[in-house]
Amino acid sequence: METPKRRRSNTRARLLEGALEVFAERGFHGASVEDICERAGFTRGAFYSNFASKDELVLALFQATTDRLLEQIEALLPELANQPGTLLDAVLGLLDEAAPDQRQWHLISTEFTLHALRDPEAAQALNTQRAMFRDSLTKLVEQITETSGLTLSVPAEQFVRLVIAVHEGARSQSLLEPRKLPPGELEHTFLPMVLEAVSRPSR
Amino acid sequence: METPKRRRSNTRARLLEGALEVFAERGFHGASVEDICERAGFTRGAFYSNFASKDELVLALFQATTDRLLEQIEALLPELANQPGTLLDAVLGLLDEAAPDQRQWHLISTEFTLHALRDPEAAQALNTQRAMFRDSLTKLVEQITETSGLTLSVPAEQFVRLVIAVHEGARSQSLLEPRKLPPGELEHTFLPMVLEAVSRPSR
DNA sequence: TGTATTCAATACAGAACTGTATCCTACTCG
DNA sequence: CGAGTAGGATACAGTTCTGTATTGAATACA
Repeated sequence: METPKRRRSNTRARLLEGALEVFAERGFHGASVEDICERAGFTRGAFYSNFASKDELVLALFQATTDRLLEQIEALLPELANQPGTLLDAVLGLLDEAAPDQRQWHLISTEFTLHALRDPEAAQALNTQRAMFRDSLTKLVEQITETSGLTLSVPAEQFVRLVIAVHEGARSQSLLEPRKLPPGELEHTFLPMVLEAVSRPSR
Repeated sequence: METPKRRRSNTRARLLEGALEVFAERGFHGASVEDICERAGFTRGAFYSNFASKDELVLALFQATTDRLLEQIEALLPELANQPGTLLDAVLGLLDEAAPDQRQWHLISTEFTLHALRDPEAAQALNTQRAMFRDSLTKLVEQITETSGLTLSVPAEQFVRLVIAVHEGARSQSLLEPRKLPPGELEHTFLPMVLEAVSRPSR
């Protein structure tokens, strides 16, 4: 039961997984195809049997992580929207739990971002991914503000953009100074401040 | 009058400048030593006569840009502190005018950050630079809040960290979507909101 | 059971890059 | 004006990486 096309997609998955790790450690350009294969437990033969080039792998990897992320979010959304807690909890919950390994995720997504800033095609792909992510978060925010009687002083999407900016900026700082800034601390300090700034109980 | 050691430091400078451009275009790993030399109008002979390796160049480049940045800030500070305008104006002024070419600066500093996240030594260097930058900004904020009768609801340094996070996060977003988000627009939207969140007239 | 097919390993050719060693040129200075 | 030197170009050797072509093994199928 583990043989026909299953095998292929399995090695593909392992290659993608290996690529994720190696890219996080050395960056796109810094990681050779052989590094990736070695990490995945294959040789280059397997690689070129599954991907035409490293660029194609990068693209596939982006698609895969994107799909997985959106999937996780879909799963998380109803839970966060309906369950107890405040807007803050929900937003933090989505931002935090969407990325299992903070550090690796940040490295990879920064790498993608950098890549996108230099390549319009990649920018396009990344932007639609980010737009979907923003939409999810926006919907969540709208739902919760409605049910909890809050009013935002700016449009929800603008608010979400701000939240994302703060989150990413804070994460960058805390990863750079892990001793002084425990992971998540900055975010959890900043976001309440921001939230308080733009939301007030609707009368 | 342009000959003894002047020549050397001149080609060094040109190499650094070329490196800055090429790194911005292709990233550290993506840029070969030869690319850099070509950009600067030299061959590899000149390079290895001035630097031991690409790593050393990166370090020197970081130092050079760091020095230049701090120098500019020193020059800007008194002007911003004493002249008219609000806290917001001053902060925005410092953040905006410190980086002449937004895009290139962002690419390079992101690249540095990524590098630092993987190399503790680089992290050390980057962190002391960022600490100095934060200190400047913190002093500026403290001065202005005093003279303008504002009180921050959090320590000034914490406030500055938040401002930097917002600034970097916003810049990243606007560079990714230049059509939808004109440069600086997001920052200029977000920062007032943040500022309002944590500052109030001291009674 | 034997044949065909699929997937990955191995072997190989070519390109790119790095770093060194040598050479050339243009100043400097006696 | 001539010897010495510094800075940079050129040539070269070694390494690493990519991509292709061939081979081998395991499975599907007749």
